Amino acid sequence: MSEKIKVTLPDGSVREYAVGSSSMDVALSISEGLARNVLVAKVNGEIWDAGRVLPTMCTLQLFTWNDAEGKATFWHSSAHLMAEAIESLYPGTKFGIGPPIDNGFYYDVDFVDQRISSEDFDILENKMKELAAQNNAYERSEVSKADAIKYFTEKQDPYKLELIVGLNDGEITFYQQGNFVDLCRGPHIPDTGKIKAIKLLTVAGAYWRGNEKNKQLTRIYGITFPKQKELTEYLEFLEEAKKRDHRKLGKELELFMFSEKVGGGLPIWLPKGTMVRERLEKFMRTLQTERGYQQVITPHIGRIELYKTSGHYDKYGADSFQAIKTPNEGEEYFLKPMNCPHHCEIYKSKPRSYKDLPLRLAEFGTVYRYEQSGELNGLTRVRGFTQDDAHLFCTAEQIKEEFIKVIDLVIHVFKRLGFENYTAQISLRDPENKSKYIGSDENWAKAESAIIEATAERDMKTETVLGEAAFYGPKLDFMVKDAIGRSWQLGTIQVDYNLPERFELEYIGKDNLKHRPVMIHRAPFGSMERFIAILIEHCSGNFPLWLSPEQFIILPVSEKYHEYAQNVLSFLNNNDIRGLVDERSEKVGKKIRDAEVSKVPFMLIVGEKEAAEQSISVRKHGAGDLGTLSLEAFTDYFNKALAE
RNA sequence: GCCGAUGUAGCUCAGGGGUAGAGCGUUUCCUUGGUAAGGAAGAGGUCAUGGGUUCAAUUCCCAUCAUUGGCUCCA
Repeated sequence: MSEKIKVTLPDGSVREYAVGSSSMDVALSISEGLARNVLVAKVNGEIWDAGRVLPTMCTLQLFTWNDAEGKATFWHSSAHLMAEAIESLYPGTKFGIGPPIDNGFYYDVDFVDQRISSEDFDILENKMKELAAQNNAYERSEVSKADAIKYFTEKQDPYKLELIVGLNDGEITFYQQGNFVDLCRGPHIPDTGKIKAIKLLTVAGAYWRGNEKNKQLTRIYGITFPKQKELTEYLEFLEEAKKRDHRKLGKELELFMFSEKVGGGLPIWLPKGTMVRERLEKFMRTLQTERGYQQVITPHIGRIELYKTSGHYDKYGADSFQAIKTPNEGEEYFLKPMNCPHHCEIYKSKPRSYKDLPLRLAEFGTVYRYEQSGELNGLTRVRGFTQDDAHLFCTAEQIKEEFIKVIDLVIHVFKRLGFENYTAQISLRDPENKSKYIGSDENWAKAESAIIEATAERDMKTETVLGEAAFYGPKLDFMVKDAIGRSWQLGTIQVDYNLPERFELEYIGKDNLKHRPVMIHRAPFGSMERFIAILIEHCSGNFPLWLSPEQFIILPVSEKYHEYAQNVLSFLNNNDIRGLVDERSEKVGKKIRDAEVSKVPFMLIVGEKEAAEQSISVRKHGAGDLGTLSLEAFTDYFNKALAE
C-alpha cells in the first residue's frame, strides 16, 4: 500500500505527497511565497479550505488574493471576523447571513433591542483589527444536524436555525475562529492574520431572506484587504466616484435639475444639459436614417384600450400612474409607459407586404412609469424619461440579420462615445417558471436562438442569464465599463413575438397569404436620462468636444477688447464652433479659474496684442496655454480635435 | 412600498426652546488687468410643508413631501 497521494496541478504535472497533506503543504513544496499567499484551493473542482486534508487522488488549483476566488473567500472570512467583533461588543446579537459581494462583504444581523449606526463603526473596526491580529485559524468541523440545531437553540439564534432546517444531515459544517462559531459551508482563508486593512462602509436595512414580509435586519457593509495600501487605493476610488457623481456635476454644470413642486423623479433639462442631449439625439437620428429607420412621433397618452391590447395594463396598470379621466363618462387615457403599442398602430395603419419589411420605426419617445419612491435616483432612475426607441417589424427569417445590424449600431455608438469596454448579457426565460412569461414555447425557442446566433456571429463577449428575460421575450443587454472600472447596463435589444400577436399584425407574404411579423425593440442608449448620467460620470463632466455645451469661452483681458471679442465670437460661430464671451469686469486669472472649474474645453484670451494682429491666445482645459493662433489656425486645430 | 439618515441664503455647510450665521455666488462701486480667486459695500432665509407640545418652536414630538444609503421592484 502506497503512503503517497497523487495531486494533479493545473499545468498537468502530477506530484506525490504524504497521506494527510493539505493544499497548504502542496503550496509550501512549490514555494514559501506561494504558501504565504495562498487563501483557498479548488480540489477536484470543489472550492476547499487550504488547510483541509487532500484525498488520495485529486486535481488541485491554488488561489491567492489575485484570483476572484481568493478575494471572495477573503471577504467571506472577513464577514465572519466582523460577526465575531459584533458578538463580542453586542452580546445577544442574532446573525443572518454574511456573504462576500463584488466589493467586500456584508453581514445581516439582528441587534434585537440595540441600535447601531455608522458612528459605531470606529469601535467595531478596532475590535475587528484586534481580533484579526490574534491570528486565529478558521477551523472547519462537520456537525450532525441534531448537534447544529442544539447549538443554535442554546444560542437562541432563530435565523441560523431556519437555515439549518433547510440543510441535509451530513452536509452541515461549522467554522470557528477565536470564540466565534458560525454555521457555514465555507471555505475560509487559513487565519485572521491575513486581514490587515479593514473599513466598514455603510449600514442599511435588509429583509431576512430578501422577503419584505420578513423582519428587517441590519446590514453592515465592509471591505478588507491584505495590505493597507490597497485599502487606501480603494477609498480613493470611492472619492473619485463621488467627484464624478452625475447628481453633483449636473448641479454644478447646470445640466439638469429637479423640483419638489414639479415632482420627484421628473427631471428638468436646463439649457446646457439640453444642448448635450439634443446633440446626442441628432447623432443617433443621423445614424438611424443612414440605416433605414424612419422617424415617427406619437402622443404622450393613449386610450386605456391600447394598453389593454398590449397587455401592459393588466401587468402594470395597478402600479402605474393612474388613468386620466375626461368629462366623458368611462373615457380613460393612460400616460404612455412604452412606445411600442403606438408603433404597432402605425404598422397597422395600412396593409403591409413582405416587400415593406423590415419596417423600422424610430422615436425619441418620452414615457412615464411610476417607479417606487425608494427607487428614484438622480437621472438613473426616474419617472419620466425619453427612450431612443425603435421597433423593427420583420419576418422570422430577417430577425438574425436585423439583430446583427442593431448590434453593429450599438457598438458604433459606444465607441464614438468613448466606451471601449463592453460586454453583453443574454437574458433568457427561466425554464423552471414559465408562467411568468407570455407567448408560446415555440416562439421563445426561435427568439432565443436568434439572439444566441447573432451574438456568436459578431463574436461578442456574452454572459447568459436564465430568468432575466422580459415577460414578452428574451433580450440582449449591453454592459459598459466606465473610466473608473464600474459596470453599467446600457442599451437593450429585445425580440418580441408577443405584441404582434396581441395587435394582430400581419403582412402579405410572397405566397399571397397572411403572416405574422416579428418585432424587435431596441434602444442603444436605453434612456437619454440614464445614458447622459453615465456619460457624465464616465467623462467626469468633461464631455467630448462635439457634445460640449460650450466649446470655448472668450476672455477679454479688459473691457477695451470686448468689441474684438465679439468679432472673434461671430467668426467662430460662423464656423460652427459654439461659445460665448466672459464680459465680467474680472481679471483674466479669475476668468480662467472660473472657466476651468466649469470645464469649458477652450479658453480664448484676447487683449491688446491679439486685437492688433487678429489672433487669439488659446488655453486648453486641463492642459494650459497653447500659445497664440490666428483665427483660421484655431478653426483648423479645433476641427481636428473634433474628429478625434 | 419597507428600514435608516437628511432637509437652514442660489450653492456647500455651521448652529440651536427666546424668530439665525460662514464661505462661495449674486448686486453696486472702485480697479482695466495677460494664463487657476484684486478691493469695498449691500441685498438675500415664514430654518421643506402641515399639525401637536410649550408662555414661547426653526430647534422637541407626529404626519406629509423631497433627497439620500440599502432592501424589494423595474414594461
